[in-house]
Amino acid sequence: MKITIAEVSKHVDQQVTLGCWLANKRSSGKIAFLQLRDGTGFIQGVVVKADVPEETFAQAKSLTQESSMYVTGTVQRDERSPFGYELLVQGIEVLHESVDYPITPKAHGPEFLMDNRHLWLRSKRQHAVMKVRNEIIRATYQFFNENGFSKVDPPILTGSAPEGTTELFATKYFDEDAFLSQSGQLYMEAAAMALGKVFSFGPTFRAEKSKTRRHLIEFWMIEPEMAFYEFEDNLKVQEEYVSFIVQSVLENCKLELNTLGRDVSVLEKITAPFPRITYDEAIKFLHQKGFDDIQWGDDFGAPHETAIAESYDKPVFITHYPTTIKPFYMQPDPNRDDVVLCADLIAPEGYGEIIGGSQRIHDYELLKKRLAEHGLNEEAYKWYLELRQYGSVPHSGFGLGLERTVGWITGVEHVRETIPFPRLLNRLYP
RNA sequence: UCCGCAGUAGCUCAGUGGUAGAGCAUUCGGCUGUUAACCGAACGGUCGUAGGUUCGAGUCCUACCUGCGGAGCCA
Repeated sequence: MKITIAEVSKHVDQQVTLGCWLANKRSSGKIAFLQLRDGTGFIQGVVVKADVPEETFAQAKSLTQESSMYVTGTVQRDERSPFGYELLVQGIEVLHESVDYPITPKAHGPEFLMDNRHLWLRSKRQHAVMKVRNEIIRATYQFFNENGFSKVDPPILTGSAPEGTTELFATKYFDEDAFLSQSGQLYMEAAAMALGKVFSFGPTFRAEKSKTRRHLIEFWMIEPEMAFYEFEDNLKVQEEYVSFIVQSVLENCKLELNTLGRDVSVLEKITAPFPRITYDEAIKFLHQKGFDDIQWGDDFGAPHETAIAESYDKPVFITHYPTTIKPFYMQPDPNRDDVVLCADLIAPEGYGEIIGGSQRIHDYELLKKRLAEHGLNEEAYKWYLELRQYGSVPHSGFGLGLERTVGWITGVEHVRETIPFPRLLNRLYP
């Protein structure tokens, strides 16, 4: 009977066949241990010389790393296995013999591993990260669907060049200039006026020469947008959503978190509500901490964000930033117009900003004024302004960076390991 | 774009101005419970590129290339 490794617990003491690859092998004169993987999991196959035909034992000893095969054997419970089960092998049918597999069981450098990303994905650690990424995506759909949101897909090719073209990838749309999307937000605002509560999940592109462990050129963003939601409502959705995905990973990815060596007690604390500090308080806090390189009106650098995040064991909202350092579309605080109704969510442990969000301007005249102040071409934003001419309502939204979130939850150092094929400053291969 | 570090065997690295080294991978041999298995042997080199200093450069100097880490910008 052909089964997967994920299903072995239902077939104890039965003879089964696994389609699998050889991850690694250890052998001695009378016994061989085959580390098998099939994408659903990892299991050890045990070949005992005395129990199998001579050819089968010789075959087991000569198997090469990453050869593909069908292995037939009996599933057994075994306390010595971290997975709980082993396969007592009776027969091996090699499908394809792998020769000189480049990724050996010993240490490798990042450049070599990135050059071999198409093969590196097969390793136990990378497999675990991809499974957690998948769980976060699955939980995202579940959360928004259960809370009355509709998924809407904004375009990836855009014609206008909203905020400065230097960070946009330019391409051609037949004879016209076009750009790859760096955010679906403006389109999601239009969708929210049609469907109420919406979310998107798609790739975004930033042609920035960023070279840090938190940056990718191409990354995936989840962008919800809600009609009739004001500043407070927005924060509530964010903390509930982030708590939900963390708790889903804790529940459904125990083996993967264990493989990654992640301290789950840190993640167990991630429950709503999250702490909040205003920009004003954050500046005061930083001055107390001895940061004299920042003044009211400056944006935070990475060291500032880390210092703030370190004083909490949950993600922290920094709210009410100065109007001057934020985009044109953010709604001013009704009590003072030098700050806006926005919040960034900073992850613990130095993973940086994972969410940026705000209440959006719904007043036609104010939005028009802000476009002019930012030197933006009103004609390009004609449709966006029209959203404020035909039944405008208060609305809010945010964007969550998937790879930074995966990085934080898995505890991996660099976002390049959180996406299957990362696009980095000097990497377009494989 | 700026600052710092690195480039030596397929991979990870050591190499103090004087004969090019180890572990892993691969091949062969040994081993009945291994967990990056272990033990023995064999195989494996244009020392990133170009120029310079020196009797002599993997080692010192200059430029360039590539990678890594960080900054800025952002998610």
